[in-house]
Amino acid sequence: MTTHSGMADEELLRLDRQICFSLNAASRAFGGVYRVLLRDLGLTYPQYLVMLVLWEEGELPVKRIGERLRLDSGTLSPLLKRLEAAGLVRRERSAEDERSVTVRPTPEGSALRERAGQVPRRLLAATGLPVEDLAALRGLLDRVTAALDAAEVEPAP
Amino acid sequence: MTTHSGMADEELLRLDRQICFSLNAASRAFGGVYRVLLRDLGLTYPQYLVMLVLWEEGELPVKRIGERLRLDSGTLSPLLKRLEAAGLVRRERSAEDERSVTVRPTPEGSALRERAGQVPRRLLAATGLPVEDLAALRGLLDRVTAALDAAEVEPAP
DNA sequence: CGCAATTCAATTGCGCACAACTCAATGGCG
DNA sequence: CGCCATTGAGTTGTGCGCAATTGAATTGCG
Repeated sequence: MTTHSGMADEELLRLDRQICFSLNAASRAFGGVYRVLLRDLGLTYPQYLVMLVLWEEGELPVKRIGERLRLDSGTLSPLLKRLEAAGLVRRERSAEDERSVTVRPTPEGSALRERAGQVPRRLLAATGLPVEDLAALRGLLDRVTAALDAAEVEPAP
Repeated sequence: MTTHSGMADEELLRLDRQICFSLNAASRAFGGVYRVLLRDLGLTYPQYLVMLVLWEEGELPVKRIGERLRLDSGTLSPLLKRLEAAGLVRRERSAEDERSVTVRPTPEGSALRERAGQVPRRLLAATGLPVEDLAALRGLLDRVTAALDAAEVEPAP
């Protein structure tokens, strides 16, 4: 079944603790650097993720944004409302399907793309890792994510 | 200075997007599995991290818990209050230093450790990765975290 | 066609993360 | 000794993440 059957619970506890500590720490360390880099763009990190998608696609229904970022409407609705209040996107009900809401960048939202141009370079530089290592990291993360999503963990221990 | 100087902004944007997407997705995928595993212990993932530290140390001031988990009092105070309300820990002002609050597990809190025994094994199994790969992942994450923490990123682009 | 099931966005409620602040206790320095 | 900077918890306010629910539009099936 697993490759861990031979290890003692105590060892697994230690490894588990290290993994979850490390992942948590890395996630928040990235968040901290992004926060500084994005501050004077007026964007939070999740808002930046949404803008990245919109810069690439031009316009998307809320549903599609959620699929790309694995976010649901409970997270996206207020986030998009704030982006709209900041003048960066417009939201309007689709004509063909009145349930759907299409989000598109305003001219100001599109213009922000230029100002964000240096963010990736500065972020990658801050990681201190060469591109190959970052690619390896990404590969491991994606494998883990796919496995975890597929895991169908049983609720009852 | 960086190893990325030769790459076009467009490429960097793509890599940056992939890295941050992947890290975000992995972090939340872990969170989802932990949520299921911890549900009937009545713990959230951050609460589990705190209990892990307390199970190991027996008792700690809030300050030390925060150092271990990189969390500040704004996060820990309400979290610990909830753990206390659940009967898992007790908080009391230190005698030597009245500013400090010592947190220790109650008997129920300590007893929970047994019921949590299978969590690490099940989590590691859900990742679908052999222990060596998980160790490699942890190594990369720790290197990135250390670099990001040391980066001293300039606020103004 | 008409009704039930499904889909999409929005809302509510709870917990975490972080910044900014308050307040009391402590320690250092003249 | 007395004052002031520092330290440790706590509080407030904002935003994200997720579960659960609502409500309207659409689809599907008899």
